[in-house]
Amino acid sequence: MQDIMDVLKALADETRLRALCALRNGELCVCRLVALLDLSPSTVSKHLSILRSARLVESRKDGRWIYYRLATQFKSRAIGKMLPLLLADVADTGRIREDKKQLKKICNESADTLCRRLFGKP
Amino acid sequence: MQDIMDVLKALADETRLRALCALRNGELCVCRLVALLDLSPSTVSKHLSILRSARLVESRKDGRWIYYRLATQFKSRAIGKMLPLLLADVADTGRIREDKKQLKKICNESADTLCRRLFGKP
DNA sequence: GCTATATTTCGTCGCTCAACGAAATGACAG
DNA sequence: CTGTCATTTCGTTGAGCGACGAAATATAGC
Repeated sequence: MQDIMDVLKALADETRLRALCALRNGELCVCRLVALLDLSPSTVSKHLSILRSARLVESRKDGRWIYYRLATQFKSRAIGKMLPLLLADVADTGRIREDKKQLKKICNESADTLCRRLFGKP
Repeated sequence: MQDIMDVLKALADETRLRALCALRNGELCVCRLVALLDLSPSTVSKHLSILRSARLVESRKDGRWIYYRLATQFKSRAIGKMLPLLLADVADTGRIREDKKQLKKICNESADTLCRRLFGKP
């Protein structure tokens, strides 16, 4: 029961749903998610750790960057069936469509210049 | 998006999940849910109103009693597909199995005597 | 070894929400 | 119509959570 509750609580937040939707097209490093969600890095990191605890996302480290992707194995069979249904449903909303446009721009920029823009001193 | 968020937030609470599972076998009046969940009537009523706002349950009035049942039409197609999967999954947990046993006892008692036991003065 | 940079951890603040009891509502029984 | 009883509404309280900035951690390049 606790496992399922962790998943449901993780899903019950708009920011985390947006992050999950963004990951549907493939892995993203944290800085791109920060740019997309327009929140402080620490806040985004916390959201990702909640999604990770619920085993909805996985991460891999590559040099200075950490890439997050949707998980492929879940805490229960039902979650694996529910998640694509849910994300497809959510993806069909104005907010996520905007995110998709925004994400294209963000992915055109290299991670380097993106981070410089996000954290760099003027 | 708000519709889906309402549903997910409604699902992200163990008490409400227990209530939904209890309703899988058919409608129940509030007093039986109060007995099952072992919470104050006002608290249970609030939970039910949240489930109702999310259109996960419907209610009908019959005399002094109000019966709640699982909804059959949902805010989105995906929710209708997800909910049975989720509830079947949740039903396979110790907590809900206990609830099922308890619910049998509660349903053997008539609503009248049950309410008298719950609210009656000694 | 330094320094710069990407991400996480920690501490704090404000807000949401679940719980309760008391009071209000609505329906039946006499 | 009056009292009783099932349910909801209201107001309050305490716990959990999302936001941030500052500090800590870890990696790359010089």
